Amino acid sequence: MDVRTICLGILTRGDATGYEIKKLFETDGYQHFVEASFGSIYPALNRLTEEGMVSVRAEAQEKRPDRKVYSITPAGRKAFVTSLMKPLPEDKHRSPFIFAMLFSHLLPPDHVSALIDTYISLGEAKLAQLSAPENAPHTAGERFVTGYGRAIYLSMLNYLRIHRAEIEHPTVEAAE
Amino acid sequence: MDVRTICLGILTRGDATGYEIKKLFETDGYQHFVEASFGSIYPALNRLTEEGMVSVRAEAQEKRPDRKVYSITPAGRKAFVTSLMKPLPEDKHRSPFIFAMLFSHLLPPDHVSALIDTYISLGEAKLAQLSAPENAPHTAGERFVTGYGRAIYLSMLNYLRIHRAEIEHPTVEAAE
DNA sequence: CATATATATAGCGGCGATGTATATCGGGGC
DNA sequence: GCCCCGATATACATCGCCGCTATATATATG
Repeated sequence: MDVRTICLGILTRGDATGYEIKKLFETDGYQHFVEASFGSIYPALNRLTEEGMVSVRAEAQEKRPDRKVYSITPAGRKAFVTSLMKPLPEDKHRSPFIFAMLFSHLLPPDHVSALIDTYISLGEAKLAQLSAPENAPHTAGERFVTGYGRAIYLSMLNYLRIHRAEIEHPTVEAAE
Repeated sequence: MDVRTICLGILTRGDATGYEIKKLFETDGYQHFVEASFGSIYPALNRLTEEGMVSVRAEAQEKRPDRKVYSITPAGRKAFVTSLMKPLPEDKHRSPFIFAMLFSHLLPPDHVSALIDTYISLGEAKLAQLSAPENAPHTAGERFVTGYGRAIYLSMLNYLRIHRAEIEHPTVEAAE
């Protein structure tokens, strides 16, 4: 799922500047499953403009850099739907924490416990954010995705709480 | 979590060639939360060799390219543990499927259903792989991680089955 | 003829860090 | 009570590095 497609998707929701597109990843409900940085958003918007997928209008502001407000064009809308109709790239879960847990036997027990505590706190924070009223979903899609995020964080936290002892206090039998 | 650290971690389990390291991501239980491609593994091993973190021995084979078997050095072991003691990078979930569901209202209803069916099948396959006897975990760490993967895929599948109707047949109330 | 073993690189896409400007807001100092 | 400063926010942009994808090479096996 390249950044150009992600930008097109966001622009189907309404016009936005590059800065606002980036903000959406941080504040809206769908922040947990897609992301992009300025370093890829700005070049993507430039290329989309060249290709006629989006149009730009510069809004001058007093004593501030111009806002470059992007709008999706009919061609862009069509290209976006087409790209969703093609086989989607597979999901990617990358978890340095889980990787570290594979090597918990090489780490001081205290540190393992601290890592788990930190990870649980992080998960709780994300869960709280997904449930926060100011991030309440507006559309059926957003509602579905927010619920999905909550379900996954809940089961993750639940598993960690139940099974953490298995790596914090490994038994002899477990080393078989 | 860079590829060099991942390679070091795998080599703490035993010597391996670049090819074998790549295989581990596909066959072992921890394939769901870390990955790396040849295009990053081989350069990483070269650099680790230069830095003295790993050592290589070439095993000549008849009529085949030499196997380059890598072993972790004491310095590599130390560097690996040190890197696990530093703050770990955050998890990344990237899900093009979930992103597409945010725009289900732009897609033909049949296609939305097909996407969900495909995604459920994929999840079931991964779950089956995690439970397969040939991928049975050997250590406490592997057992913990395998169980974690199963818990997440189960809750994911469960959520999709219960809530898919919300985007397949959106109600008027849901569009409020 | 596809698949497996085994190594390697070129090209491209994307992330993280950094840089440039300006405005606003809250708190500390006087 | 007022002023300044630092932190934060708005807004755009680029560079270097990392890592993925695709491709190439070579051989053996089923």
